[in-house]
Amino acid sequence: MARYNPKVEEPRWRAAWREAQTFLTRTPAEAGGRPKYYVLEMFPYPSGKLHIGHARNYVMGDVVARYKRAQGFNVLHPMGWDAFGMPAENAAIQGGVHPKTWTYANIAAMRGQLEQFGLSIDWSREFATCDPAYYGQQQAWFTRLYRRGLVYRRQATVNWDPVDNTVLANEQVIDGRGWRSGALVEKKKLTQWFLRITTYADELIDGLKTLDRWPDKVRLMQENWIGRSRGLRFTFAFAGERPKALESGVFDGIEVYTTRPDTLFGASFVGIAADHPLAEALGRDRPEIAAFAEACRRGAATEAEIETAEKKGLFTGLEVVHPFDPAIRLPVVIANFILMDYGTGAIFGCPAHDQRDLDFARKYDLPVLPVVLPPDATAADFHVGTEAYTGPGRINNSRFLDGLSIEAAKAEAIARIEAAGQGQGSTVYRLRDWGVSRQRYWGCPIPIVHCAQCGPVAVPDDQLPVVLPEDVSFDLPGNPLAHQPTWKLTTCPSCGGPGERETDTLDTFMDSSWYFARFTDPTSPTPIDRAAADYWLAVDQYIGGVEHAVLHLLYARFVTRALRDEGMVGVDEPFAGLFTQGMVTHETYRSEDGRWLSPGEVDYRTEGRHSGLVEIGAGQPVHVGGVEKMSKSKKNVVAPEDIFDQYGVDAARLFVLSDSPPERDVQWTSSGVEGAWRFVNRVWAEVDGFAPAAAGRDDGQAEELLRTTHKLVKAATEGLEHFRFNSAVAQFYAFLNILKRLDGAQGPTRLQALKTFALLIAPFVPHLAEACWERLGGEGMAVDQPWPAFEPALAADDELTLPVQVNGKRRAEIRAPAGAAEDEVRRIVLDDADVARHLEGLAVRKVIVVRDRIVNIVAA
RNA sequence: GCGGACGUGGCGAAACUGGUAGACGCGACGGACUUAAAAUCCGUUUCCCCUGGAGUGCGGGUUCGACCCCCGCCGUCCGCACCA
Repeated sequence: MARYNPKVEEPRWRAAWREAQTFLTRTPAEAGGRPKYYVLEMFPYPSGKLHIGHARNYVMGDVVARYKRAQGFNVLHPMGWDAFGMPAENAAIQGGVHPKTWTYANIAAMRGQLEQFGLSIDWSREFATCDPAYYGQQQAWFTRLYRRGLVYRRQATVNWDPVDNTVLANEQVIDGRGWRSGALVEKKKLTQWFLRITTYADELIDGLKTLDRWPDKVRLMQENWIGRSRGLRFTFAFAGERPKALESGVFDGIEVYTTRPDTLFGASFVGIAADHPLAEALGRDRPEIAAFAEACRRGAATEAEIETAEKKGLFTGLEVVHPFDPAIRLPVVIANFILMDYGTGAIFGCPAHDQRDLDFARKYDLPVLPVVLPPDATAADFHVGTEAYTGPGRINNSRFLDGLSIEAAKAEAIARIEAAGQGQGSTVYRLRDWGVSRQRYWGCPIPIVHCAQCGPVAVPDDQLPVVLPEDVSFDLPGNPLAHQPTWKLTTCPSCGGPGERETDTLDTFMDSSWYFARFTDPTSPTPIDRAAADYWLAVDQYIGGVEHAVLHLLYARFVTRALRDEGMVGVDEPFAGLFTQGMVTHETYRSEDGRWLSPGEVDYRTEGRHSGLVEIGAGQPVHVGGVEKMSKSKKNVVAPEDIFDQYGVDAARLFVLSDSPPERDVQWTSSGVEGAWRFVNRVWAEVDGFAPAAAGRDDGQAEELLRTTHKLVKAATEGLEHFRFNSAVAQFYAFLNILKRLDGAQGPTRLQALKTFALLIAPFVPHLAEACWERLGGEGMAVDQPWPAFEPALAADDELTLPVQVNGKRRAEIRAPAGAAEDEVRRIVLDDADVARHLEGLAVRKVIVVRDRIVNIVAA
């Protein structure tokens, strides 16, 4: 009996699949009537090396793809590279390698690694987003959106990453820092290209309801990110004479936005943001206003200050009149807690029912008039102290609104304002338009030519792609494209005069916002082949990290809708099913002097002066740190090659799928992989030891083996259907234990059981499955066999063991025929000696029989 | 502050819609094989005052029966954060 040798078997089966073109996608015609299934994992950035953490993502997708394939689906399972981005450019700056060279070299290396994983990928559809053939098509649809008005250019205050020297979208700023560089983001005013994602804000929220195979968590995060709120937008008219600065007539009043029009009678002031145009206008001849505004801007720059920020304001001396009563006048104040980029950048302050307004009012001694009475309070005894009241209640102190519910009062207030022509009910979103300009080289060039005569002109399709020039220098800071001497200068596609190319490139999230559609026909001369897209989209199962909940996943949903409105795709949503998988973590190690150590530099020692973990070579003890996501900086990474070399691909695949539920992190341990490796060998030993030629006869255990096998079919299928890979793996282990125990059955039943088992484990450990299938004399390859069918009748037990409870406590067990009627079970239970012992001295009040499950006797 | 998720042995976890809590794996312990070790195989492994009792973060409740449902706490993690 030979030990299973993955070094021989695994490459052998990968070659066999390749040769048979097993994973080549079938066209709809070739697929016959088989339904399609599109499985996709978020494609990788080609950083250079894969670690075992990446593996989990692709292996999960592979399990799904192989399972669906066996079930008879026509599967699309492609792979590509999210290949534009900063690291390539940084490598060029630091190492003098051209980003293109660096990127394609990395892709080659990583493709080789990925192929080793034994993934059922159709490599014929591979592309990288930095291929001109890909980004040229991206430019083509970009110009279509431009003509449609979904792309525009404007000056805006943007997030500036001082380390990457580029602008970031709001979604790419995490806790005030760049999502990739980690640098504190600064505010800058720049002219930038934007995509009008806000046009789709409603659709993007409402569409979430249709995504019933998405995690609730992600849907909620998107909903909160888009942040829809309904309220009223209206204008306060100035009271009295307007100051000189405002004589230009631009300011007819101050437009505010509120979600609480019901509290209008509680207003004490009107506040505007420091960078509100009105504040800027006033600041022009009043230095104290300009100085205050400047102080606010500085203060708002850092996250920590916002945290504790004291409410500060500067009274302008202006007054406005209340919309419901011209006799009521409110002071206009510039306040540091009002954001210019939400709503209108101006509010009315109602201190009694908004905490910020209350803090402000207390500080500046403004009136606090409660206008909402809590349900159990009376006007006489209700006061607002230091806490604003935001709960339910009835309107009070509000003339015609008195007595109304909050909801009714909101409606009434809106109706009156609208009737008076002072404003209207409106919906406001937290979502901003997507800033897609990046001042970097290694990205998709924005296909626009700036012409002195015609302004910005989209490059026509027949002049696409606008290819990135390769002769650029990375010696100067800033955007290499801006310093490139020749590429930038061109002719205007519209008038033929001199023109200059836009030197900003597109956010790499643009590249990943439609790649799934391109995979449906990666060679199409148009961005998307409509027929192919109609057949394959939406992606049936998308798999990736939760970190993209409001980045990539939101952008892709938006772009899909924009392309739909261009008639380029027929779906609203790109991803029908989404699974967010957990990461692979590992312990971290540090040396005595604080250096991070990789797992390979650490060993366990029981002898000598230091027992426990020591640093190999130095012999010094090692400090074991927290279990963390694998990262280069902490050196807690495990290289796939090392694992494959020692245990094979299948053991590694099995381990990352076992132990923890897929959505949770799994901790990589060497003992864990060894466990998986043991399993691989035990499976092989069972199969190899049962040589079909020498097969004996079934004995009395055969029936149990048959039942066990069919129970496993059920358990494995359910595990796969519900993304409970860890449970499925556990069932495989359990089956193996039972198989060992039932060593009496050595006939056809065992052969059938082993063959079924080989097919069930195939999505998880595909190489081993093939080796087993072959050894068992199976026809063709395991990968081409249909998924074993579950037959309930064959899994059913004839007799069951039922627990018996007395007053809710488990006291005994009985044996009863499966499906036995209540009367019969009751008779068996009451005849049972053990049960009788526990019932001594008690009168049976009630016997509850749950069929095939449990019996509970209530006695007193 | 707002929103959400989670809390089960020494560890990772399982338990379908309320029905035998701890499947499966890791670790540990004991045994077999071996001159020895590794590997492999077999067994034990929730805890305790062990013919029994307790037990799914804590305190209550509903139920014949609760890890699961309800109320109130505590803790951990995640997202958003002066969003009017």
